[in-house]
Amino acid sequence: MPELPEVEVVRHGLHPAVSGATIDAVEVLDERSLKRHDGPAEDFIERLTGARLRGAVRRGKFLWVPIEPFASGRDSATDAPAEALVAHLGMSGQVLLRDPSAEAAALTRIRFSLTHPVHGALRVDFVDQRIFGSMAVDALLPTRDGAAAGYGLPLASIPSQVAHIARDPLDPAFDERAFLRRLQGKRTTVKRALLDQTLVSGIGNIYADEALWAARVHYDQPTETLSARKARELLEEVRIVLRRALDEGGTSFDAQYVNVNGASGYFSHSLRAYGQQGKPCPRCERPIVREQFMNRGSHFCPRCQRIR
DNA sequence: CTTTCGCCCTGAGTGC
DNA sequence: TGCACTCAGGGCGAAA
Repeated sequence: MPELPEVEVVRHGLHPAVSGATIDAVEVLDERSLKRHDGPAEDFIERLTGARLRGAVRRGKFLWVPIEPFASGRDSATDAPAEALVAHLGMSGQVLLRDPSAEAAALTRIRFSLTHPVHGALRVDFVDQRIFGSMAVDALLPTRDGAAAGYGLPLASIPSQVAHIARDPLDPAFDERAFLRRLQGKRTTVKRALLDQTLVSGIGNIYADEALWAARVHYDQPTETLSARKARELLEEVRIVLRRALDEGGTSFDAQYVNVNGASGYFSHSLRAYGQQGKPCPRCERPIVREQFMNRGSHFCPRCQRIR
């Protein structure tokens, strides 16, 4: 459920807390939350304990924290990080920045004890009810295009397990022409394409439905029948929807408590289609319909959004 | 190679 | 009150 705007809220809150901080201790309470990590929990803990962190970066729905290279005897200031702590929130993941004395939240899977040069002792809890999310320590590889890998730090290196994820449509290095060309060449339907993170990242079920509604496109429209003009319009509506959610997320952000959680964090007051089944379409008043599609709900206006 | 499908997972909510 | 059942769906590996 956390999509680009929600993950960015987490990144934004995590960034100042981890920049320059050192990990003193790692506690893995549930090893299932390490399914992305290549190795046992002991390896995860060993790689992170004593590590100094540089900041928080995001591409699409993936978040990572580059680890400063250990002093090599050479000029370490010019050394680029070789590894990062990677996080994906999955369906229900949260990253909670807590006071060290606070009690652990329910469903906490991984806990980090940090020392920050300015803020002092901090605790970061990874909470995840459904365990679709996970963390990992992963190698950083150079980006293919040489541009910054994501939003947050000007580092042109990306975790190996994120390398196949496309840039998101708000990324300055997002290649719009390549996206439109690949979209046109696909033999699938338009919502599937929007949810394909190797084509464009950051969009999940909620913002896909919202952007499709705004662009008046039916979710099951075959991509090859989508005009170039309509495809550009749809991409622009994706950007508008994501930016609006980012703005709203930014206003409710509390620096002491980084939280992404279900409906409350989902800017529900501004949703036009998602979860609005039975309610009148804000454009034409015809009731919004919900259909099963790809094992998830698709919400749309049967009058405004037709397959053509 | 491209596209689709099934699985992972569990607390909250609902109905009887 | 308590139990059984349903629901939410992102990403990935395997199948088609």
